[in-house]
Amino acid sequence: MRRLYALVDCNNFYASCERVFAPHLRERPVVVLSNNDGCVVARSAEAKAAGIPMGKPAFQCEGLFKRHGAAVFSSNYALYGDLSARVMAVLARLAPALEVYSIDEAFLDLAGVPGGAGAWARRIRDEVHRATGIPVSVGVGESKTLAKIANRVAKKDPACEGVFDLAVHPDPDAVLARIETGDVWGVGRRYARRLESLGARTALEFKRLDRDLVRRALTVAGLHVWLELHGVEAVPLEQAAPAKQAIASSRSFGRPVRELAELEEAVAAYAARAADKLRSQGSVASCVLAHLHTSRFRQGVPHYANAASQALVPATDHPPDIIRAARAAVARIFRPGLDYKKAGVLLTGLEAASSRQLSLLEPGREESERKQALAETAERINRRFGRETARFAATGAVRPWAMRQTRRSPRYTTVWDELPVVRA
DNA sequence: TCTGGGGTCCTAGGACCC
DNA sequence: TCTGGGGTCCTAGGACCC
Repeated sequence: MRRLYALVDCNNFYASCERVFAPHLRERPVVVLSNNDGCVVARSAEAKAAGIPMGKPAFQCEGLFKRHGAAVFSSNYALYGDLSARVMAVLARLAPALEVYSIDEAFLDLAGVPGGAGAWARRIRDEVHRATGIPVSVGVGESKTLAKIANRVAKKDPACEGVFDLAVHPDPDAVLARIETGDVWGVGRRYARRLESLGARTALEFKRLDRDLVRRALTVAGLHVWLELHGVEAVPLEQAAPAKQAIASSRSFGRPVRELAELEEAVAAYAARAADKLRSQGSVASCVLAHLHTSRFRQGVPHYANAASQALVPATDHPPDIIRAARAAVARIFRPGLDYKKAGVLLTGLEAASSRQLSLLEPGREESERKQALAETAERINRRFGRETARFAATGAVRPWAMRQTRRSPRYTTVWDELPVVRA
């Protein structure tokens, strides 16, 4: 049977999330900043029209913000994550199979839906909006890559009203002829440049290149894109996310950090966060790497960045062990007298906790059980009363290094004290 | 003053094995 | 003169994605 995929993509997702609980912002430009209030990472249609650029440092945009009356928000991942889960839950009801591709995108298997894919896609769009308040665009195609392209058309062309079905289009190649190679999923800046040197500027020209030439110039990764443009599935739907092979947690600091004690505290907090993620996917780690950086942008002073790793023997998911190792690692690369801007932790050598490689240094059963009980108790408390209600002292109480977040909206859907109030 | 965070896969080359 | 063949594992770097 012919395959048929839909890509559902939330429009301007973070900006749309902010509007769900602040409907008075519907006409105003809305902008959302990256962590630490660094760069513009999401813009409503009005903000795009006002010429507010994606990825630009916020401090360089303040004039633009003011001139256009933009509502500017710090990132509120508690809100975005929760609304994302609601969108995905609606989608799961509307398709036999679903791949959650990112916080704001999902691929759906649409083969065999009743009444045709186009009508079904419109139903998806309407149902998600009704149930969550989030506007989405839906693209349909015979491979995930073609569905991505269709989605792009759905977004760009107002006549589509958010839905475009490339599979029933009378002349799909004419559509591909209007897509630049760099806008094709899997083609970044480098590949686009190589393709251009081969004479292909559009998706259609790419599709018409010789297969072996593509394989040589762009490796198998590029070949997969080429096949998908031909409607041949090369990137199958992944319904269950595979366990991560590495888990990272890193942040820029709200202000420069000079003291080792503060760096250790920050790294401990990131290690605790990474350990949480590790435990929630049921893995143990055999190595922890800590890294730190001074500012990449400051003129006149040399940039210092370094990393050190520490083995975890035996592999573990015990937060205090991971915190201790991360602190030890960062102490080894600390150089006094520098202004640090960022640090982070990476857990690698992951394996399933259930099939863990045992070690001669294995702690006794009693100790293992004590460790498990500690971590599980903290998790229970935090599930019930909110993240970080119970936390490790090593991660700091005051946290002077914490990221800036001066314009965060309430966590409307995940924190009792921040629930929206409705008066009727 | 101020510039994000978190991942995956592929390839080439070296070490090492029989 | 002449210097095998085949394989695995690891790492660093490059490329991509959101």
